[in-house]
Amino acid sequence: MHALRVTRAEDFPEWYQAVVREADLAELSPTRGCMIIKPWGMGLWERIQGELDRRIKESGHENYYFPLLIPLSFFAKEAEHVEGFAKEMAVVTHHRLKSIDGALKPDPEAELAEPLVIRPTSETIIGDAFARWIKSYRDLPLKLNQWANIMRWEMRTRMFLRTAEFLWQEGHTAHADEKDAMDETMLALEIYRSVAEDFLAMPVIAGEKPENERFPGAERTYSIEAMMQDGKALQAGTSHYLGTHFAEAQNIRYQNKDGGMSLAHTTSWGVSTRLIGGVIMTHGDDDGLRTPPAVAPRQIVIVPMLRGKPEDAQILEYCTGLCAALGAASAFGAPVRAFVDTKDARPADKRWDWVRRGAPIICEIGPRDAASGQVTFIKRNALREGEKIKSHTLSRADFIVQSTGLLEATQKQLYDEAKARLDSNIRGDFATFADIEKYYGTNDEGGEFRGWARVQWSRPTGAALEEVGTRLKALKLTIRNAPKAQPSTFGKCIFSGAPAVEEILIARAY
RNA sequence: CGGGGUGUAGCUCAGCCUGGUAGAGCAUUAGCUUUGGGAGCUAAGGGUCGCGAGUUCGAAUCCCGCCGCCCCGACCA
Repeated sequence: MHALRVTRAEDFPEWYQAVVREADLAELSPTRGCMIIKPWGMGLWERIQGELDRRIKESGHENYYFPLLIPLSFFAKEAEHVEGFAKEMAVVTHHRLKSIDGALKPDPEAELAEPLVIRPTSETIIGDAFARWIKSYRDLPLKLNQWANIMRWEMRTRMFLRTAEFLWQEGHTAHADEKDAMDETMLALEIYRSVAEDFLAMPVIAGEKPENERFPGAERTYSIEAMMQDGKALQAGTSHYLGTHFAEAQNIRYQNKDGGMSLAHTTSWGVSTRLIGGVIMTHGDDDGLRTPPAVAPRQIVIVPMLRGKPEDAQILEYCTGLCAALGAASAFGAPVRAFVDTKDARPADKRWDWVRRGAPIICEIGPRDAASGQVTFIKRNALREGEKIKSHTLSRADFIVQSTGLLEATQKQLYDEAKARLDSNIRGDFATFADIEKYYGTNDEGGEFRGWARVQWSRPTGAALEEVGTRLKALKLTIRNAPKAQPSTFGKCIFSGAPAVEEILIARAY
């Protein structure tokens, strides 16, 4: 008897929806495609924010805030950029409502002279500021970041993975030359890799996107790709070297040391609330989410087993004291986040609420524990032994001393588990495209697990690349990226038989 | 936007084919019992049956239109 009605094996998409709901992460809002993020989900995002914000600042960036609304004309400047986003922009056209025939409508007389676009990303409005702020090589590099909400009018939305409105961080920088900008692009990618792996316990493969998967307006796009438990890839973060495309379009120039004018080289990079979807599909199980301790808003939850009897007061006092003592311990370089759940609800129900949310350690303190100075607890990442819930007992003193180790070991176990799944499900033994077709092309109604393929190719461009894309699309596959770690010698291109120049990852993707 | 599914109580769903005053389980509330772990019994509260228009004496049920959600596709740094 699992805590969720649906198991991953039965129906992975349904299971995902169930975790989002049952772990109380978020729910759909009355606004189409937008979600209400609830405290446990928002707590995850706040932890991600805190960690990323620290690293972004440590690497020399400063936070700014640019407007939500961007003049429509700004998008007309970079041709590829507008083409990429035109189909999913929400546009503000009026500034006043009026009651017309009893219905509240935009006042026809209050139409804006120039429509405003709700930002789908901020390259254009930040580029405009760059053009004004950057005059001399002494102004470079200019490295900024902003935390913001974004709107993209998506055809099909999924909680956390693709919503019309989402929260993200977007870094934007300008540099004197390509080398400096490329160093920045790779620095951002490395921060994302590290946060995903070290903080979210979500192993990823960092690499460069092929030409046809680039950000509109980018010269080069890099991504980190994570493997979900259904074998699909999730693009969990991106970093773009924009070359001088936006500098040309928006006139971002500076006077160089020789007195001449040069175009700035810009970058942009971002991660979003989509990471939470990645955490769910990396660490979730049939009892709900398993939240990695480093990111868990509450790491140790204490459930007092109250029964409406005189000794309740004693149990509560014991729990409060335990909570305070745990708060004085530390894990991951910060005080342990412990919490006593005093909600007026049945203890067993509270236990299962925290199991579904995935609190890493859940203590259940009864009168006997309180009286004898013990702690009875369950470990969420290894909840069951067979079908049964596995419970542990330590003395209070031992539990407090070991809490750091328990949390850090849980983090490592979650990472190791996910890393083993990633490593063992990337196949590198496809000799021909026919082998790929045979593996991915068979009937997949049963939802059989298929991981990723690592193959070599000749990195075609233009029409030849499009043809590769079409062949892959027939199998519902896409090229994810060319991993940073490349072999020293190459064989033949799996698509054309020509000499290969690069190894790439192919997978189904979210 | 195209194809399929679906929408009935907070949740999961039955009822619809064959029209006749709205159901179950869980949850909620109250009482009693129970108490090392998702308790039992009894009782109660809770629904414009997604929205709108139609057929009919009568519509959750039949017809038409619209909307939301889920899946697949298209699309999607």
